[in-house]
Amino acid sequence: MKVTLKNIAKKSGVSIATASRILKRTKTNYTDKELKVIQIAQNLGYPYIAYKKHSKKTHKIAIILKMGIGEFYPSLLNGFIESSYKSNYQFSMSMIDTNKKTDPTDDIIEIVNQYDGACILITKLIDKDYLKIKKHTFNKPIISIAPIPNPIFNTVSFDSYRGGYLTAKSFFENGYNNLGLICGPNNSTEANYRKNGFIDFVNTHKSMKINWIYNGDYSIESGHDAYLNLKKNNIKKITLFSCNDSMALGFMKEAIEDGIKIPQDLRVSGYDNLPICNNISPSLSSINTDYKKLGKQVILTFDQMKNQELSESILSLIPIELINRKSTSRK
Amino acid sequence: MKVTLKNIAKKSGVSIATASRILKRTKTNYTDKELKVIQIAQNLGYPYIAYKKHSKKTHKIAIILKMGIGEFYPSLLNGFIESSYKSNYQFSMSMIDTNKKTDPTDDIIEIVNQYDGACILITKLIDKDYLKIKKHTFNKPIISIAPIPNPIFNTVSFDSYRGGYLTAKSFFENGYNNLGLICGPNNSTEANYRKNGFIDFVNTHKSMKINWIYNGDYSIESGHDAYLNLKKNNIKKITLFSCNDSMALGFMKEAIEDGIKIPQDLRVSGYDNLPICNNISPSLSSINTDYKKLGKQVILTFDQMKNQELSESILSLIPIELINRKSTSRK
DNA sequence: AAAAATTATGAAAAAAAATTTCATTTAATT
DNA sequence: AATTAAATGAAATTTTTTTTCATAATTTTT
Repeated sequence: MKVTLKNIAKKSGVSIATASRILKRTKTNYTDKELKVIQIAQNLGYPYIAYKKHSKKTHKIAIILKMGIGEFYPSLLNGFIESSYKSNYQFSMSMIDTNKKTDPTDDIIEIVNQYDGACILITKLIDKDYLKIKKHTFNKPIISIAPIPNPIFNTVSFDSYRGGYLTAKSFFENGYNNLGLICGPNNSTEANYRKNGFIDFVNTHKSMKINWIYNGDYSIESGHDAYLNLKKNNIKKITLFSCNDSMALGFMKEAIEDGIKIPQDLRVSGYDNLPICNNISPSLSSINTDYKKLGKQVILTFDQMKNQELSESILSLIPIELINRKSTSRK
Repeated sequence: MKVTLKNIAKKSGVSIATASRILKRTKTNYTDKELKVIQIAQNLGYPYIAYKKHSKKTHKIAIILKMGIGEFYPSLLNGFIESSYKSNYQFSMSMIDTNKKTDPTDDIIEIVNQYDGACILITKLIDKDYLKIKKHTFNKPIISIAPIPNPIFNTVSFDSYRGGYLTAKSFFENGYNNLGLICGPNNSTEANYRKNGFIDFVNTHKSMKINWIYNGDYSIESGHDAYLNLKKNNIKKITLFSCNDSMALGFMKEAIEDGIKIPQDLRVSGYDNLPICNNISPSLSSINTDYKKLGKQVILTFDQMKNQELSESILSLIPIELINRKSTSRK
């Protein structure tokens, strides 16, 4: 039911005229009576409260992510918030449980409709889901930050292919030719890009060879399992590319506890450059993704979307960089 | 300026009557014309759009944190979201940059006013700040999840004193009597509770002695520095309580790279039980804080606040538990 | 302490906004 | 092509908000 001044006046014991006057005023000092009226108006959900209209952040954007733990999430949100300084954009983070029995798109739609736009990073979604979201959010500006093969929304993402490629290139330059690969979930387009970039470089260099591949799922546990598998196959003196840091960390823990010396016996490079990479021993080489750059491109893209009536869904790829650390050093 | 059907009708090229009809309808299938009207209404900020009123989540709560990186943030948000299943509460996370020159309370106030309530975890704030926030958010329900000595808001937090206490107790039971302490920032009440719980237990047990104290700031770097300081003082065979995991991790990295064996030469226990604790070598003993329990108590407290006109600010402390791992094992 | 000025208030009038009625047009069905 | 159903806009009606105006309460000035 619609909230009117009449409701507010009755509940707060003042006349309609007084309620009207209090709620349209924009001063910052309030008497107890005024405060009471404003609070009641707020609680009932009355829309026209003058003080509310002061925010400089005219674009409130939800960053919608799959529920999960790890350093990745705050790094991402941090980058976005840093990129939003002095802009009209305000970012906040919401998490979706994709393991519930209910359709996650319903949750996403509900969140998007509370904001002026959204950035979505849910790798599980397929074309149909994106179309449903688009429809039920009334063409609110939405940017995907997970690459999908056939993008429905504008997409801003990191150049994951290049990440895998650069890792292989660095291995080549160091003369590491006996190679292994710990893949991410194969239904994640991004994980596949990382893998493909690596494989494609290796395939164009005769001296290099991938002698072991393990299919992980981005979890630390699958990193553990990867090591056990490597050991079972009795593979030694190999240089590994793990498609994310978590798996690399899980792998390294298991290997170190088994007496393996890194990088002397075995070398590992990761992907994501989590803060922990630089704070374990040995430090972990990784692909650094600059979330501030990502956030800036997202804002640019939102601005572009305002001006265009209908647009093709553009894919913008942000460059990445390889950080070499001890886990892949020569000794 | 107030948005009316007149504005919307003009901009979308329909009559006022049609605009009215489209916007009060709640069906889910829309023609292009209907979509256009809804979108325009949305963009202009028209408040009465029927489809918007369907959400079950009637309490949209902002979790407001200090900007930062690390695993702590997603763990917290995850716990809150898990605790909100089947409730009327929806949590999302916003981050505040407390290092900017502008007053962080202004940013906080702006965010709180966008939501139905907020949980604030900003350790830098003082009484005056809390009072300002309270005033400018018109008594919206706010819960602090950082303990402050003289709470303005209802506070739900972990029993940090007990965390320090339990750590010392465990050391005692293991016969570890040569003790050290890496403190957190001394302007953080919570860090002080952790420390005090530890010290108070030690002081009531004659056999135990704290022989080295280092003042850190919760950062990984201060963990590095702590080790360098310990080494400079030529202290050996000590058992340490680090007031958070990050410092413990920084300490351990530096120690391991210096050839120290943990737990053989030196033992460390942390605080926060970050996921990484179990995924490094040696695994790190730590105090586990259950964010789902915290979230549940927060929801209970919000519900209580609805029913009471004015209340004293209650401090609820959630129990914690010590997880012993390899970093403090006997050998 | 009394008088004057200012401010706050509610009832009612006026204005504005939203909804409904009704006649007409457009689209769909027979 | 005829009939029925749905959609639309102008105008009427209803609802909501704002303003006017008289009065009461409060503050300031004398």
